[in-house]
Amino acid sequence: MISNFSQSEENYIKAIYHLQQADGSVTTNELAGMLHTKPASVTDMLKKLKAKKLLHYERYKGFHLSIEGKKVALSIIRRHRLWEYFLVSKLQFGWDEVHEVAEELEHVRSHKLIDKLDFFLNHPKFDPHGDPIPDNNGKMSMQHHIQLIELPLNTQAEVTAVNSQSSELLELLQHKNIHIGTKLEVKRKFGFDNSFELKIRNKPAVNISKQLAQALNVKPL
Amino acid sequence: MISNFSQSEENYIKAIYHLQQADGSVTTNELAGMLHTKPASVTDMLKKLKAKKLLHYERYKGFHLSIEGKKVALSIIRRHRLWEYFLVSKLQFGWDEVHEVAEELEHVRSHKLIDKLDFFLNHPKFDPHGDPIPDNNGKMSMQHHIQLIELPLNTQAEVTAVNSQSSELLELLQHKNIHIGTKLEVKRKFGFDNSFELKIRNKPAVNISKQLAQALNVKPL
DNA sequence: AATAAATTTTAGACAAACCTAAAAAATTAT
DNA sequence: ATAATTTTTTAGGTTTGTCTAAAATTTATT
Repeated sequence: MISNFSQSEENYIKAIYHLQQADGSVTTNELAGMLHTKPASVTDMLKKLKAKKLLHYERYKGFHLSIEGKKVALSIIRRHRLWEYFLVSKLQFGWDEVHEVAEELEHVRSHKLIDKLDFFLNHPKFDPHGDPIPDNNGKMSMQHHIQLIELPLNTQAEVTAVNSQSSELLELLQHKNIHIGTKLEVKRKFGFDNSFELKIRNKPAVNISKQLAQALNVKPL
Repeated sequence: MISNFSQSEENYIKAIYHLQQADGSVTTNELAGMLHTKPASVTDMLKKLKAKKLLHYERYKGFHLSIEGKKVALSIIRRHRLWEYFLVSKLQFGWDEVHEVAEELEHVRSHKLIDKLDFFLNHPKFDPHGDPIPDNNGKMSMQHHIQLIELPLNTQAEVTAVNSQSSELLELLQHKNIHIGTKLEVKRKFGFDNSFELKIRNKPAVNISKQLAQALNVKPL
């Protein structure tokens, strides 16, 4: 139960987890790309992780995490997202600045630290980007959110997440006064450029580009 | 200005700083002892740190940090003590539990993180053990504290620091209701066993052993 | 289906940080 | 002052995580 993995191993596990969310299975090149490392290095690490029974892997076939590996991944993601929440809500970081720092903080392994941090932050369920924070058992709250693009006209919805963490996105959202939690509805869709007209309560209508609408997730109310 | 040292290098620098506070200069064996490593490993690292101009060192003579090295040491100590303060004041850790965790957190290098943490904590001047926290320029507040043993009779003083971080000490202090900041005076000293009788305002007199008196630092008011 | 192209793995090296054993230098004791 | 002891350094290895270049395997193309 006292798992003890190197920083490097943890980074691989986390990356594999994220990649396999999409494809179900991961390839050597994909992983090398994500970690900015070479395929040969990935192969080396795969052997190690396989030996530790964290993943299912056969040479030249793809690979994916074992049950155990997934557990480890979720605990790393839990740490990462709790720290992001801390950085934004307590230390006043912008959500676009927290990723790298959280990337380091997540490797500080201490169950007690994470439990107490979670308590201090009052058991947040979502990180500042709207991604769910796994609980101690790896369970995550579901946010049945959809892309703003898919939201029907005149339907009340709440912004729950963003699909990018770029500071340009943050800048734009701040300018338009849209945040996680903002309640809005789509008034019109313009086919010509796929732009949208939004209405936020007590505020004048806002116009939003297709790109921006794609970057926003919402939860119908 | 963007110093970038490995975790290992930082641990050596910090250990050298602490050791040279006492002796002014440090020996290979001392340092190996402090870091639970072998003298040969120390020699290897000394060469590296010398090459980086962090210390003055000549084979077979002792060594001590350069000005630059001292700066680095102080910034590590700043990070360590700020995190300790955070863990105790915000996350409700006991002061006897924070050292190991802070030992890891201190290596997360981000100026912004530390500045914001310092702000969040309201620029604390002393850590939970009463040790001063260096500011951004390495300056530390002075606490002209003395050992409780040396405090004259009937002199008001405030507990400022403890000389040990053992949980036994914490347990005893909690039982006797003494904390950092407690105001007290010594009423009697018993030569037979060097025990003390203390008076804390609004409380009945307490008796304190020599060992405990030695572990407490106070600042006369 | 045979060949070309891309992917993945192996083989062999390297740097960091550690180790053990032996040599060198300094210190202490006779 | 010389010998014995201790301290420190050097020499040579090990492990982890990376790399490059070449070989093996799979996938795509003609």
